[in-house]
Amino acid sequence: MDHDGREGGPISDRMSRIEQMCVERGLKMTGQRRLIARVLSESEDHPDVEELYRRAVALDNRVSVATVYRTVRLLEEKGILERRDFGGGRARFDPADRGIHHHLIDVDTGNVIEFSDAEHDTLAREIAHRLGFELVQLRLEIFGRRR
Amino acid sequence: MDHDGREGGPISDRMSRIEQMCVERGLKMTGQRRLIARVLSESEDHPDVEELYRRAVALDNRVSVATVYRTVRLLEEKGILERRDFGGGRARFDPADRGIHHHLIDVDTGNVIEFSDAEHDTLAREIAHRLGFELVQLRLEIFGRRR
DNA sequence: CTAATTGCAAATCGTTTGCCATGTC
DNA sequence: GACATGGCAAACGATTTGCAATTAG
Repeated sequence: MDHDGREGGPISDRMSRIEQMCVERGLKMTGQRRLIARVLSESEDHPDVEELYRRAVALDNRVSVATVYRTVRLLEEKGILERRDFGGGRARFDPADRGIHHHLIDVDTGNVIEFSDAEHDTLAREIAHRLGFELVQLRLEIFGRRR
Repeated sequence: MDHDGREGGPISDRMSRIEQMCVERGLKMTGQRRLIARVLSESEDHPDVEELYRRAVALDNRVSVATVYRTVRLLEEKGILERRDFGGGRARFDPADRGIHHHLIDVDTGNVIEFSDAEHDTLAREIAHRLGFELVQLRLEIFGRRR
């Protein structure tokens, strides 16, 4: 039965997933933060700041890009977001509560396929340990050709 | 005219590894390109442009950063260098003729450790197969924190 | 009310580029 | 000599920041 930890109270009805995390970490919730949190919660991809800003403004134009930049950075520091770099010069963001996933790039078409593989992640963690490190982030890109 | 060819003999005495690759690809070899190629050949780490520039100037100050940027970009297009992104905002470079290896980046210091792991490569190949692809190239970057 | 947050525009940072001088093939 | 290449400084695109006005707690 997945009745997601909802019995706490009625607040969660209106609070987005990410907003909830913000509140848990004691962040002062302004209108723009709530907005950005909502946009993030509703996104299933890895938007960059420009894209987040676009989506946010579409819902409420009382935000500026600067605020999106500041918020995204704050949430990263709070461990709510993870900054990703898929190349292309802009940072992209990934809610930390999503699992680790990787990318397979079709070298012929340029298509990108997302996948995850627990066995791989475990192995990577082991490699890190072997080298004396605690795994913080993992980037695996497989370039392949359809067969 | 420069008298640098040693008839019959191994040119590689004077040419750096990277310079040789440049010549093979028909690049016009100027003094600054030769210099940068040498710096790259003698580097065992993954310097960024600023660092390459520093090392180059130390040997011969007749270079500018702009040229380092242009050269590094050119060599990348020619497949002599690979551009890497280890975070920190600056691109770092890796001669393409080094063996298959991956990177562990110390998130606190920015230090990069090279390693290879046959087990991992095998697993990656399997993952690619599982997704219907033939592995062409592999990029694994582990971001970790010393413990 | 107080301290944190926002918007705006100016400032940074890494990187690219236009223009003209210079050097290679 | 033709054409690629180098230097310089200005241009750029993404991100940050100073400051005054606004707002959450």
